[in-house]
Amino acid sequence: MFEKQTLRTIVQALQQYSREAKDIFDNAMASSSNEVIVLAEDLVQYALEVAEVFPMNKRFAGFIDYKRARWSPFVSGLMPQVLLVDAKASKENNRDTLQRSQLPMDAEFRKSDGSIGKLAAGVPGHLEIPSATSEPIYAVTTTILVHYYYKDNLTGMPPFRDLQSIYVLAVPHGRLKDRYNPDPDTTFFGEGKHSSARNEDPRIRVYFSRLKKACPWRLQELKFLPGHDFSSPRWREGESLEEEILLPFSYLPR
Amino acid sequence: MFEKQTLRTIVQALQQYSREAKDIFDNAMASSSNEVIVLAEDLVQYALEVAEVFPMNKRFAGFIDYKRARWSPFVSGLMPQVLLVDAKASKENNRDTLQRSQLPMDAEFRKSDGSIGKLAAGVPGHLEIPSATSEPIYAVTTTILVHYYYKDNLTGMPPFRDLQSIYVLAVPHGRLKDRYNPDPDTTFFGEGKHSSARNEDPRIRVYFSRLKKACPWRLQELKFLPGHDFSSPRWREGESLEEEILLPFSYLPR
DNA sequence: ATGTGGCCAGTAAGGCCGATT
DNA sequence: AATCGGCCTTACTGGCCACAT
Repeated sequence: MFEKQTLRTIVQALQQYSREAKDIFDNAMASSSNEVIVLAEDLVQYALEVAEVFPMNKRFAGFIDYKRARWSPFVSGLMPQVLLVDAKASKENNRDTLQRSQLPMDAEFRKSDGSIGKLAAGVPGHLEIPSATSEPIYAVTTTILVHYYYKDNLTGMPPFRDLQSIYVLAVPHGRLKDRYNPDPDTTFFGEGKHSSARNEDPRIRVYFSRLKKACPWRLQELKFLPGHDFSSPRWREGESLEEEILLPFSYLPR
Repeated sequence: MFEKQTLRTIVQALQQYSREAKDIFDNAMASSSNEVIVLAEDLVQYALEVAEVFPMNKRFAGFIDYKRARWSPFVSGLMPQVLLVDAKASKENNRDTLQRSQLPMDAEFRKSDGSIGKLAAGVPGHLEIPSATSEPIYAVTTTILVHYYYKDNLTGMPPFRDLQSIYVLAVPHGRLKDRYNPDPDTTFFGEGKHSSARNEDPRIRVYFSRLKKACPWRLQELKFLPGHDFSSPRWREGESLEEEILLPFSYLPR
C-alpha cells in the first residue's frame, strides 16, 4: 500500500507535467545522440520536485537520478521514506534494464540454457538516518522507474522525436521477494543487457508484461494519444490486487 | 555587478554546505571511478537549491547540471535570470574544460603553433521567456562553474578522498567579450582537452590564473584547511575591479 | 616546478540485430 | 510478429603523460 500510494502520487505529478514534458522531449534540438537521456532525467526532476512532501534533513549522493529522504503521508501517519527514482529513455516499450545499484530485491531467474541467473540487490531496504533526539530513524526505500518511450522523427525537422508514452513502475521492495520472486521460475526479472563476453558489470531486466501480471498497479502507463491531453485522471487501478504487504509500523530493519 | 552578486550568493551557499559536502565527498564509497562526478553534481544541487530565489515558471532541459530560471534580487530590482551551473570534479586545480554547450562567449586564443584557435559560444546570451501578460521576458544567462578539487586517499581505507578546495568561477557573459577577450592574445581561454586526432568535439579550457588576473572576484576558492571549518565569511573581494558592466536595465537582446 | 596540449580510458545508457518462440 | 539475449556504439568526463617554459 505504501508503494502504491507513492506510485500514485508520482504518476499524478508526471501526468500534470506531461504536456510540457512532451513538448520539451519532442522538440529539444538533438545536440547529441545522448540528448534523450538528459531530457528524461530533467523531466523527471521537474515533474517530481513540485510534488515533494516533507523533506528530511538528510542528503546522500549517488547514481540515482532523483532521490529524496522525506516524510511521506500515509494512511496511518507520516512514514520516513527514501524515494529513489530512475529515469529511462528508450525505443523499447516492454522492459527496462537495471544496474545492480538500482535493484531493490535479490533477483533470480531462469536463463535460456536452463541454468539460474542471480543478481543481489544493490539498493538497501532502508536507510538509517541519525536523529537529533534519540533513536535513529529507519527510512524505507522505494524504487520507482520512469520510462520515456519514444520514436525518432526521421524527417530531420522538428519535432525531432515523438514521445509515445511514459511508463511508471514501482519495483517491489526487497522484503516482498516471497511474493514476487519466490523461485527462479516465478519472476518478472530476466537476463540483463550487459555483455558477458566483455566482462561488463551484470545488469538485469524488468519485463513489463510479467510485472503487470504479478501486480497490475505496479505498471502504469501515461499514453500520449493524438489530439488528446492528460487533463483527465489516468491512474489505472489494475485489478484489485491491493492487499499489498504493509510495511509501515511493523517495519523494522533486520 | 549582476554576475558578481550571483557568484557571491552561490559561494555563500556552497560555503554553508561545505562541511557536509566534504564529509560526503571524502567518504562516499567508490562504487565506480565515476563516483566523483556524480558526487560533485549532487553536492552542487544540494547546496544551491536551498538558496533559490523567486523561480520563474519556465523549464528547459539540457546538458547543464544545475539550471534555473528565476527572478534574481539585484540592487535596482528583480532581474530575470537563467542561472547555469556546471559541476566539475578534478585532480587539477588550475583550469577547467568546457564543452561548447557550456561556453557563454565566443572564444579565441593563440595556439602554440602561432595560429588562432576559436570556439563559438554555445550558451545564448539570454533566453526568451513567454509572458502571460504581454511582452516576452528576456532572461540574462549567467554561467558558473563549481570545481571540486580533490586528491585520492591511497590507503584504501575511508576517507577515500580528500577534498582540497572548491573553486567557483563566474564565466563572463558573452557581451563582455570586448573586455575579456578582445583579441586572441588577451584571454583566459586556452586549448581544449579534446583529441583532435580522434576528431572529438572541440572543447576549450579556462585557466584560473588568467581569469583571476583579468578579474579577481571571478575566481573564488573555498579552501579546506585541516582543523578549520567555514563558519567565517570567505568571499574574497579581489582587488577593486568592480566596475563591471551593468547589464540590468540597459540589457536588451540583440 | 609549472603551465599547456592532447591522447586515452572508464563508465554509463541504450541502439540494434540475430536467434527463438 | 513479438520476445529475448547480448554485443557494440556513442558520448561524457577527467586521468595522465609528454613537452615546453
